[in-house]
Amino acid sequence: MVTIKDVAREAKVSVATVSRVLNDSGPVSDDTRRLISEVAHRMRYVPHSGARSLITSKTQTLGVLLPDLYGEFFSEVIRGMDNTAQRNGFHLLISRSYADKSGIETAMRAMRGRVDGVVAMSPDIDAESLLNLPSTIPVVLLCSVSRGHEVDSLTIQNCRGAREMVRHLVSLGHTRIAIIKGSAGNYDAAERLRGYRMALREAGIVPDPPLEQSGNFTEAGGYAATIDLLALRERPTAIFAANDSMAIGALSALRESGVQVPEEMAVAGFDDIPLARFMDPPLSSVHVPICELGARAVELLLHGVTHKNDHARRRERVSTELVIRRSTGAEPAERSPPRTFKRETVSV
Amino acid sequence: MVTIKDVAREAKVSVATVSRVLNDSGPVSDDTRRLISEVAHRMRYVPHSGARSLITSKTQTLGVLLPDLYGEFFSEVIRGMDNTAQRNGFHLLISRSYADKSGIETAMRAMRGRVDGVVAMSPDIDAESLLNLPSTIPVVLLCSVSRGHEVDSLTIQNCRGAREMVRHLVSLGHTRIAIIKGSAGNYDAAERLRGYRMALREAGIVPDPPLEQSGNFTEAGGYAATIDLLALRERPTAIFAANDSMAIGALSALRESGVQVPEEMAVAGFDDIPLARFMDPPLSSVHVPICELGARAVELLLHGVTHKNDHARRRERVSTELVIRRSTGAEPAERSPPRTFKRETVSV
DNA sequence: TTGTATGCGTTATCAT
DNA sequence: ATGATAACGCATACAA
Repeated sequence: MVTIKDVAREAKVSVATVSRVLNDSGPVSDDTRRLISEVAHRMRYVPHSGARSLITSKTQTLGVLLPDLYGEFFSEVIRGMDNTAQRNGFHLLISRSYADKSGIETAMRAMRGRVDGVVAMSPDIDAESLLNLPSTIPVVLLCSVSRGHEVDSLTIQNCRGAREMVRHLVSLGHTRIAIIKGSAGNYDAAERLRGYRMALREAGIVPDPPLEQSGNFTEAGGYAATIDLLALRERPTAIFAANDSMAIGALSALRESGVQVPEEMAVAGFDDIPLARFMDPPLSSVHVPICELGARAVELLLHGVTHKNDHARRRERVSTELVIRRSTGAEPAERSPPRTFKRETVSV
Repeated sequence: MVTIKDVAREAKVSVATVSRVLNDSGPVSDDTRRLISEVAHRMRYVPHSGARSLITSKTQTLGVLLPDLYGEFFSEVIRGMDNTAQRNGFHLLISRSYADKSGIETAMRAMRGRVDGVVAMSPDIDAESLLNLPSTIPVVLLCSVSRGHEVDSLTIQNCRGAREMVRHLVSLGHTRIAIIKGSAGNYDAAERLRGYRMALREAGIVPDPPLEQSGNFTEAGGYAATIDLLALRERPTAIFAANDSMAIGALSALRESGVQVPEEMAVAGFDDIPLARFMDPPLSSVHVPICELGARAVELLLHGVTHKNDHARRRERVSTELVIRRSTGAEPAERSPPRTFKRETVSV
């Protein structure tokens, strides 16, 4: 591998001068500048980023710690992160932490010296291990509970979004509204459940335990939960799934069981992944700007990196938006609810 | 930040000894070993990976260069890569290259010194820029044309998979079979188109140019292409989409147009993303082991990394499998085709 | 068993 | 305008 020394020797100058033209730092005569540029290019010299970051103590790299996410949420959030990172000259070092909590710690340790900051997503409510991390390095917590931690955090307006969707279902006349919950111990899942219960309480609907089905954020989980719901003596008339993947599984189960959507059963999801509008029927959902979520997380982190983290702790919350499509059906015959939400049809 | 020097001073030993216990290299007395471990832990010492890799010339990191992929393909292939990498103690440095070809070169340059090898996905057929990369570093080309390049490569059996699917449609009695093509200039897209044409020719079906619609691997693209197909004087009776996302868009367009699937129109996709089986009707597709694809790419790369690339060039091809669900309908009434393929129903 | 010293490739601080 | 040299944090050959 050709190093800066080789270039210096070939150009008959010192490494200092080579470094100066490469980084455009300090004065160099036009002649030597041209010469060195030419030699470096001819020798196909590429600076060794590792060595450079050792002395500058800047890696131009951000670490990303994610749980084992599936589907479009993962790709979208990474897209947002990478866009913003790349625009600011940063790279992304991605690590899917193991399920166990020690995994995230070892991952954090391994990132020492290779990243300037970390975006960590640790949705397990009881994963307090993050607290022990040497926060000498800027950290942004994403979609995670962060009580007490002195780090920036970014979350989704889960509770409010869920509450609005359930409220909408109530406004359509539904009183038996089921929920397919997210993974146990998951922060987003807990918040969405909270919004669901809040809306029911506000509507004066007494909660029915069997209507709260367990799920795990996967299509298969939504499918299974729906089968269970259909087996109930008193079926619900609406299903609110805590994310779109489960809602899609629910649609599949209902179709197989010959239950008409939305006539016999209204279905709503959460996230509004790009696929939602292409479902049959198109899926009503709570829109989450996933890409922007990733982008904003990196923005926050970059701020912490450039300002050496000497700012007041930030807690931001990205807002959601109700997107009503056909899977929740029309308003009840007797009355027209106010339409403050976005109504959308497929258009490409 | 606490360094190895700090630990050494605190433990009243030399840095060499500290290094020895940390890496378990060389002989150390049990007493000093215990002492140093205790001190290092107490001081929350974490080795600086950057400095370490400078001297060992090993970064324990693999670079991943991807185009701007969407949806489940991206997340699945990353999952496979990260699983295998992590199992071997490696990290993933991910970069989405810009569309332009110079982007991939700058990305490669930026990775110098921070990775031990690179998995590059450069599906643009005319992106010969990869050829110019300083291949002093091991490279595995993924889903890319690689004629002439002296690097390992891993591709999908696109042609064979497409051919089998179209052959299946032919066996069902279809003669007017449309294709929604992938992105222009894309290697996978070109190969799948080749398989499509091959199957038609083998069946003695004369190709009809309007039946070859352009697409871009997105749901919206599949939707638009299908609208165009439905406007044809002579409609096709089957649509083969070059990937599942487009097939999903096609299903959506057909549904809106009131065209029954599979009765009036058979639909098939490619990739068999996890969602495919939850479509309405469940989508027939050509199964691609996406996760394994990523895993295998990393395996090949790790081989190159540990063996310093001194092996004969490898070109591997992961095989596909026909997965027939309801979207392609039943066999024609007059005759029963041999069922050599996998038939599957939703089971969770 | 332990310590000293060198070097990895680069930038930064002095000189000149 | 240019060069010599000290760091950066660590691993390792060699000495003790």
